[in-house]
Amino acid sequence: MGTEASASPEHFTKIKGTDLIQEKAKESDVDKVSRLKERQSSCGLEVDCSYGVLQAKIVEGELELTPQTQENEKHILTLQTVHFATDEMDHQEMTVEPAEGMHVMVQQGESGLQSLLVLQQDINVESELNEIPHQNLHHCVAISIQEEVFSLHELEVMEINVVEESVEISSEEDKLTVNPPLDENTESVKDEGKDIYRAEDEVPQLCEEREITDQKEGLFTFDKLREGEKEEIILLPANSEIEEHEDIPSSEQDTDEVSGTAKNQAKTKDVKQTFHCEICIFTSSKISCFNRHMKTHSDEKPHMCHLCLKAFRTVTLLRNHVNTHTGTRPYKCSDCDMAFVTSGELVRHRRYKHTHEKPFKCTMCKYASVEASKLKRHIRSHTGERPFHCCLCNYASKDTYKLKRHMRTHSGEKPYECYVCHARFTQSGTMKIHILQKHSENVPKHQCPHCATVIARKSDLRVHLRNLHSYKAAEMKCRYCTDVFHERYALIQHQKTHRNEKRFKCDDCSYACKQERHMRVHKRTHTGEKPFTCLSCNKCFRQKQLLNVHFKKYHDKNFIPTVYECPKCGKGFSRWNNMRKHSELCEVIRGKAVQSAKGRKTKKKKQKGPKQDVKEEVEQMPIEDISNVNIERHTNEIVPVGYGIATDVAEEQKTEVTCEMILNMMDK
DNA sequence: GCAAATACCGCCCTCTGCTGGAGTATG
DNA sequence: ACATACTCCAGCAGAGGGCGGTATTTGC
Repeated sequence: MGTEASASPEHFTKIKGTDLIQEKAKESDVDKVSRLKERQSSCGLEVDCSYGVLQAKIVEGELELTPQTQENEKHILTLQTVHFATDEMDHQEMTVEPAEGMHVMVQQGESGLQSLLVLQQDINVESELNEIPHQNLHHCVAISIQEEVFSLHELEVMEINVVEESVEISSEEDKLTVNPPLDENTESVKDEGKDIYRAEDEVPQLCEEREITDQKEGLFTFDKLREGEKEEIILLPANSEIEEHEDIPSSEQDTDEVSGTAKNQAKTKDVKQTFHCEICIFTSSKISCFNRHMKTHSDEKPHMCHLCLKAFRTVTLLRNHVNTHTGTRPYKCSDCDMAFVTSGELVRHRRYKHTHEKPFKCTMCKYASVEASKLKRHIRSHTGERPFHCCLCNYASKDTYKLKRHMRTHSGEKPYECYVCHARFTQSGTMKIHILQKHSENVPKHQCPHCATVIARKSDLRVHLRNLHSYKAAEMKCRYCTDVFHERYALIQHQKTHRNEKRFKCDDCSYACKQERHMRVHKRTHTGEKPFTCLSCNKCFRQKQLLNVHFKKYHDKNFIPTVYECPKCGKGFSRWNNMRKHSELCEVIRGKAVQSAKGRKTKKKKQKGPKQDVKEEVEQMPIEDISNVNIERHTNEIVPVGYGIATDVAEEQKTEVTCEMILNMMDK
């Protein structure tokens, strides 16, 4: 094999804090020594470990690692890269020995080793391996890879071999450890190198992030963790600054890498020291600030809430949290009664309510917001991005609330109830307008600006305006004349002007009527045409209903004509008008008062008796003046008022008919 | 160490506008 | 009686405001 790595501390000082590693190293001596091989020829990496061979390949842009291990083992792989100084690349192979006995051997590829990929493997506690008393739960592998690893998409297959070895630990080599021990293992590795591929412990969160947000064009994508599967591999692109290193000359880059920790940067007193965080882009010239920052990468949360047992990193955070329990709100707004737990909330409140300061401005429109998250949400209305997908239909929303609200359409949930009628609604706004419209007084109405229409809802007024007052490109013709309109309301108003208009005028006399068919009947009075002939006596008539009257009167034995009886003296008349005139002059009082109009109408329909002159009278009537005509619903017979043919017909069954109805009957 | 400032995520709300079914008026 | 047009009404979604809560950064 290659050269055993008595790699100098500088090689790996960026990986983690030295003291931490040393402490961790003492905690466990079980970790296996691993060795890495890079097989450029196979265009892949292969890790041989005590648990089997890990095979990594790129499938559809995703790195898929397949540890060929025993069943029931759950592996979480943490991949990290560590950059080497160029002069270190002389080593064809380096072995890095972690404190717990893990041996990491780094082999340089043909084109020179530039990075170290750290592969950390967590073993499921339920695995069979855990039955081995001294078996560490974490298995960490350091893999040497070239910069090409950053374009893993291009690799077809990577095979990663982890080889167990037992190597003595030296104090110097501890600093090179890439495999922290047991419990702190993952956390420590997280603190390592600036360019890192790592697997997080928070697997569900990662999966969620993957689904919800589009990852940056990372070199690794997450392989979704699924329950019940034997192998679970998570790869997380640590940051997006990898490309920067590709642009940086190796010498410069390595210089930066070396300055990755406070210890390294303290080497030279003459040079102004700068401390770079290797996990993020944080840089500080003060070691105190640097150390303080590094705590943010720690999961240590020593301050626990005594009420809910939630832990916090700082006392201030804990205090704020406890205040949420107690309701203590020390930050009070000077302009209103609001009070808040934190100063930030107060500042934000003041911006919303009082100062109206909106620092976050949209570059594509005039929108500005108090909060960055609101601007982010707003920008989705420009981009159309809809990251929140409904699992039951194709709907996708731009924010979580809309998706939650949408889900009610599937669940049928109606959480809002009208306090008056207990009707339920899916949205509060719907309920609010329901209460306003149904249960409130002085409900505001919406007056159409173009007509007298008043509409309860503004949205419906909009519909009204759209349907009736909007300009239509297509011409709408009046049904009565040749006028055309582009607005429906104007058309309707215009057509109403034709409603009582007697547009049809007789050329031979002053007669005028509304409908053409009425004029057609009238013309017969001038032409003498009588198209309706009695089949019994061959007598001819101009109108069909006159023929019907004639037939009943002279040829129907069952026909009983109406007789109008004077209410004062009882004298019978064939015409109601004649009876009325007589009645006004009649001095004989039979104890019956003159009836009301309605009463008269009722009365006359009950009267019986044939009247010979009715036929002639009706026959001479202009068609539009035949208003005193009844239609008997049982027989569909047209009966001029006064002919009351059926005394047993209920009043509601009789209807006053119009000329139009008569003509309709005639047409039949 | 503390606190202010800042950032982020989440939740809930309101306002707004469109849609389509139901009921009603009208021709 | 029927067709059509119109209004009423609830359902639904888009956009944005406001606040709760927590984490991180930064200055002192």
